[in-house]
Amino acid sequence: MGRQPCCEKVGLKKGPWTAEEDKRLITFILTNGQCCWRAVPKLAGLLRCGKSCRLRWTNYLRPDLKRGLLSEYEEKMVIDLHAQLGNRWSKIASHLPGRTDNEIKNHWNTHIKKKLRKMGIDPLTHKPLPPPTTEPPPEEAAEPKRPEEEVQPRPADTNSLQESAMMESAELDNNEDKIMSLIDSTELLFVNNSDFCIDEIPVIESHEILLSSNENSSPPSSSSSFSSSSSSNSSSSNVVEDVQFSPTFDDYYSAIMNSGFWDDDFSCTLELLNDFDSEMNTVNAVVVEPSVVNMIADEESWRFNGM
DNA sequence: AAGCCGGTCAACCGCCGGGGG
DNA sequence: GCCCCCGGCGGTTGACCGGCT
Repeated sequence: MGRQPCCEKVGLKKGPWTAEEDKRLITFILTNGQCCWRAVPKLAGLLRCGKSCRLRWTNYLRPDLKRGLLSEYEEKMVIDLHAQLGNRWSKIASHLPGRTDNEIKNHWNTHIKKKLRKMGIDPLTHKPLPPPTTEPPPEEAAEPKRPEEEVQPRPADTNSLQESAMMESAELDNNEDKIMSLIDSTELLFVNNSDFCIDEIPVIESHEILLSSNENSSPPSSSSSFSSSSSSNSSSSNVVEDVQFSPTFDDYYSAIMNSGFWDDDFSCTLELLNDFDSEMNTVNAVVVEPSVVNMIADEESWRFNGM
């Protein structure tokens, strides 16, 4: 017996969504929430199949989606995660807030694959490609690259991201005491992903984090350490010291452990992800260590509480 | 200007697994 | 245990666009 189609296809519209359809779907979801997708088109007045509505919403209309190309850092994460998980795009996407499986899959197929091949890495196995047998490729032949010299993912090495963070820390010894004293007072708050919109917000690099001095800020209950410094808010009145520093893995780790949220000892890497609330001087961070992310359900977004 | 071609990505298709009856 | 429904997933398609000839 044949499987029942997901919906009655006769008379249903296919192809690109119109602005009007988008509007109807958004209005419906925002008013009613995500209920039974099969019922959505009927209730929202759409001539679409429920599955199509779900895809349109999750891949395009969701307010917490990031738009635009993946950053270099996100790309690296995708490569690392792909090395471990293979083509499990949804799993990979779950580690990149604001990105969809479809987006990552497309980006992999159109950009990353090529990039890896160009670097002499097999995108399937993440191992160095065998040397060309017949004719050498034009550019690579002139300047053959040894695989070990490349920035390549190391499938078994889940600490690569952590290591790069640790390298940063080596440059920051001078500031360590100051940083750590501030970290000690950092308060971590859990932020539900649905509570903020990260649309069109540039990824903030760790070196872009501004450190504000406690004595000059006026924290309500606790002193705090981080504020963001995207171009839009680097002049925030709370940022009194225009001192840039790069919080390291250890900094984040200590901050998390001090938050009391985590009971178990574990290793992880955190990456500041977005400046999503310049008024509150809060920065969004994400746990990115692939070996532990399975422990961390959906609560991957954190906020280093600002003033 | 027109046609071709390759790249990109939104959308679709078919399968699978979980949950409920 | 079986069936059905539903949502989720990964692979694939095809429309669109820009660059090139």
